[in-house]
Amino acid sequence: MHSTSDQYFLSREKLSNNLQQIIDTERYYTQFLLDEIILPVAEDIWSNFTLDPLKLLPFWRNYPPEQRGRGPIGTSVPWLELGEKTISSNIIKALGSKRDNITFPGLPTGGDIRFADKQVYIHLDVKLTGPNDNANEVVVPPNQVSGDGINWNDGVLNSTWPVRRVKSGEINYHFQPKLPPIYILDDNTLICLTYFFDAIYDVTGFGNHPIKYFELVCVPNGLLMFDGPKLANTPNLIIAGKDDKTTPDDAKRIRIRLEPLSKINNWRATKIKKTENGWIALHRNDNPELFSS
Amino acid sequence: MHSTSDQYFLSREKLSNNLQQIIDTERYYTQFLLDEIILPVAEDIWSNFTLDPLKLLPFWRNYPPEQRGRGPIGTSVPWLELGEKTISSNIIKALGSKRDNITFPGLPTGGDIRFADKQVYIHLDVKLTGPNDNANEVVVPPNQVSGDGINWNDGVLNSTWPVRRVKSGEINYHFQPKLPPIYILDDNTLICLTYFFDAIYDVTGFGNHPIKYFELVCVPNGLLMFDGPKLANTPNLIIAGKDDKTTPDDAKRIRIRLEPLSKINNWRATKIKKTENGWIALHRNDNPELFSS
DNA sequence: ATCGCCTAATAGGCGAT
DNA sequence: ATCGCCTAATAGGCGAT
Repeated sequence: MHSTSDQYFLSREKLSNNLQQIIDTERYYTQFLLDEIILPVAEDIWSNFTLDPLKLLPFWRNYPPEQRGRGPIGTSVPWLELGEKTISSNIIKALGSKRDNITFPGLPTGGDIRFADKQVYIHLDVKLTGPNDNANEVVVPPNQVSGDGINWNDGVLNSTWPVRRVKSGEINYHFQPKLPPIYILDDNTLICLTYFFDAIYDVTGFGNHPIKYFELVCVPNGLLMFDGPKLANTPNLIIAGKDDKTTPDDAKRIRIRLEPLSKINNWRATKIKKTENGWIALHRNDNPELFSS
Repeated sequence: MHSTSDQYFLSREKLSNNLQQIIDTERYYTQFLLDEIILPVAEDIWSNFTLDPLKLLPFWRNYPPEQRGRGPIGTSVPWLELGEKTISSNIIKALGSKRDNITFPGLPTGGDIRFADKQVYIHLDVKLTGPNDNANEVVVPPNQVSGDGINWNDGVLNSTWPVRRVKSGEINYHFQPKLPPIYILDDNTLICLTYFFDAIYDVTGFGNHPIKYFELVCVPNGLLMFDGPKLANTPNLIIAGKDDKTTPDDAKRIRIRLEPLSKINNWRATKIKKTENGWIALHRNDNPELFSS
């Protein structure tokens, strides 16, 4: 008879001593997501995202969502909800049809798309990036990244991580990852994997938001990021997020920069792009000039 | 050569003269959703919603979402996101596997789950109702209900509808439906159907939020509700929503009461409940005493 | 390039009457 | 039973420097 905390620390210890297993798992599921899920549905997503809202324009143009934020210039319509729905619906549909062992165990917070098999619990968050924003980073809240899970108090506790100002090197605030590095469910140890699916789009007119490309990002598990090799120390990988000063530190986001990330492992940032010959996936550092824009 | 507006008004006119076709379509898709989608996945949703978060409790209990609103009493954890994810993932997966002609045309606003075939565009919004809230109504924002689509100004325009105070009969505010009664996509006329999938749950401890039952609600299309028969006039069907006075009228929600609704057609409100013999679906007025609580 | 200012839309728990 | 008070979490557009 052993408690959940015993089981947890046993599993955590085993993985800590075999970090390559985590990396291999992250790489395997990245490939799975690319080959079996994203590339097969990319054309549908593209069409649902780029073409359909234009065809349907007269049926929503008088009641569009309002622009928000500090200095709206009025040209773009908030495309977040459209992007989230078209992308996650197509991905979930594909997940269901490609694998019969995918389940959706409930958690009160996490990424937009959450699913598990017997090896992993995956959080995949959908991000949208318009022409005025930076496509070389993802802005990540505490609930979408796993921590070191170093302590236990009726449950997993993560260390915080100091986010420094690039210029001065001063600590700006302490980031609090809120996902555990692993889950234990029905006696299976599930590695927590965190992905981001970014849709980079242009705005060429009212309701006309063509996709430029997608990017799949795999952020290292907490045991790699904030423990052991402490990849979070990679220069320029993590910088301050978009929150203002009134946001409590433990709710503040971080920016994860994709160039440093893709240098840790080139498969951690993969662009998915439409070509004359169909959709292709290219790791950032395999062919940088193709995406020089 | 005809414009979209010509096509729109032609289709609208045809349906206005054959309202039974709308009702039949609503009824058909209600049955489809119940028999082919919801009943087959009800057990999975129940398990993802009720059991898994308890099994996973140590992996989120130190970082739960905060309670919100006016007078939080602290017992319940916000269960909305968990409910939305577990329910919509399972439903989308089932939709993909049961029908091969389902697509997800992008719209910038609408229900949580949006999909289309060649006959209908369906908005299905997931609602959560805890023990301190009223399970006999759904609170519906303008983006989740269709209007009469009576006018055109580069696109469909809907009339507003006066919401009266029950006691005084005075007009409280004017509700602005924002979905069109029909869409035209690739020359197909798609009737806009609006559904609500309500999960009614109990709170029996921290993280313990067992499902009591689900309810599928079909709100009549705008041509039935706000035009022609003007079902919105049904006594006590529509009352004020939950917004405060600072909310602009055209963003205010309404409450749609389920007893009056189910008297319009008994299949418009259907409870889905777990029994010893599996999951059953029962229209509200078929067997009221079974759900006397 | 860094970093944070700033707000629309969402939702339902729960109180007041 | 009616109805509205009230706030956490989400997200990215865009400005300031």
